[in-house]
Amino acid sequence: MSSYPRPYPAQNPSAFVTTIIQWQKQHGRHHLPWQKTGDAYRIWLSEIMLQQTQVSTVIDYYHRFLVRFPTLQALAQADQADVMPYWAGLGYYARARNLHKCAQAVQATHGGRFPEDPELIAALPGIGRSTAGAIAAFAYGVRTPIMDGNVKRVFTRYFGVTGYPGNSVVEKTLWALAHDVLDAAPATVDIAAYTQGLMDLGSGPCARRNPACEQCPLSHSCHARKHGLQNQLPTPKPRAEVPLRSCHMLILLHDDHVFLEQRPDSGIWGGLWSLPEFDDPEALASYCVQRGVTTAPQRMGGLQHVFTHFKLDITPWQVNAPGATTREAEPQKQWFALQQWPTLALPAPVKKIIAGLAQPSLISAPAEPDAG
DNA sequence: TATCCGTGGGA
DNA sequence: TTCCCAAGGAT
Repeated sequence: MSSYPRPYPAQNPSAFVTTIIQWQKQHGRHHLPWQKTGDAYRIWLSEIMLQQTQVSTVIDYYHRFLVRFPTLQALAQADQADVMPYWAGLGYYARARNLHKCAQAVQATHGGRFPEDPELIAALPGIGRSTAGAIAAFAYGVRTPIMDGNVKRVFTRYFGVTGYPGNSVVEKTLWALAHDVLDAAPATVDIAAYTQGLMDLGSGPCARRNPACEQCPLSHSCHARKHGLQNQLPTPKPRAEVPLRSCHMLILLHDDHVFLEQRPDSGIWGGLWSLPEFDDPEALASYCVQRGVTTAPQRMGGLQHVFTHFKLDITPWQVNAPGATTREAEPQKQWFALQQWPTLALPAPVKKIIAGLAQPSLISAPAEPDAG
C-alpha cells in the first residue's frame, strides 16, 4: 500500500494504461535508434545519454559511441580515457565515467549480462530508479514504472498532482502513483509500449508548453484539461529568493524645499523623480561636500521596498543646506516644495519618505536640523 | 535533503 | 537578455 493521498478518484488507472499502450502503437515513436534493438547494452547506453539530454542531441553521439564500442565487453575492456572523447560535448561527464565503471561492474559481477531486477540494475553506477525501470521494461519486459520528466508531466496533469515534482515529497507521491497505476492495470500489458507511450505523450501532445490536448488520448479524463490547468502543471520550480540590495538616499532640505533628481528613462523607476541615491554613506557624504553642504547628514529610519526581482533596503540621510539656491542649472535636478509631494511622480518608498517630511507629526521625530 | 553537474533549445 | 527545462543521479 502506498500512502499518498488520493484526491482524484475519477481517473481509471486500468484504462490509463491500456489507452496509452494503444495510442503508442498507433501514434507513438517507433524509429528511434535504440528502439531497433532488444540489446540491454544499447538500451542502457541510450538511457544514460538521454538523462537530462534531448533526443535530437543524443542521436549522433549514440551512433558514434556504438561504432567504437559495439558491445559491453568492448566498453569494459577500454580505458576510461578512450571513452571520454565519445562523450565530449554531451555534458554531465560523470555519466561517461559511471558508464565505464558500470560496464566493468556488469562484467565482473553479472557475467557480462545486465540483471533483470530493477533493484539490481539501480545498484549499478550511474543508474537510478527511473533509468533502471526503463532498462528493465525495454530490455526484459519487466513490469515496473519509470518517473522521468515526461512521465512527471503526464502524471501531474492527468491526475492533478500539485507541487514542484523536484520536491522529494511530490516525487515520492508520483512514484507511488506510478506503482499503483501499474498494480491496477490488466494482468498482461505491453510494458515497453506503455513506458514508451508515456514518454511519447510527454514529448508530444503533453509537451511542456502549449500542450496539444486535442491530440491526446487521455484528454477526456485529464484533470488539468478539465480544469484548464495545463499551463499550471507541473508546478514550476519555486523561484529563488530574491536578492537583497541596499542603498542610501539623501534628503537635502532648504526652506521647506527638497532636492530631487529625475531618474533616467531606463532602469528602475525610469523617469520618476527621486532622492539622490548612493551605494554607500561615503559616496553620499562626498556628494554633499561637492554641493557645499558643510554639516554632516543625519541617518534616519530605514525602510525596505520589494520588487519582483529584488528587495531594496533604503537608508535615508537628512541634512539642511543653508544658503543653497533653489535654482538648479540641470533640468533633471530640481528643488520641490515639500507640500507639493502628492502631485509629484515619486517611487512609492520615496513618496513615503517625502510625505513624512511634509507631515512631521505622522512619523517619528526626524533628527534636529543642524545647530550651526 | 539540497545542490551540483553541461549543453542546447525555446519563449 | 534571461530564464526554464530536457529520457536524472550522486553526494
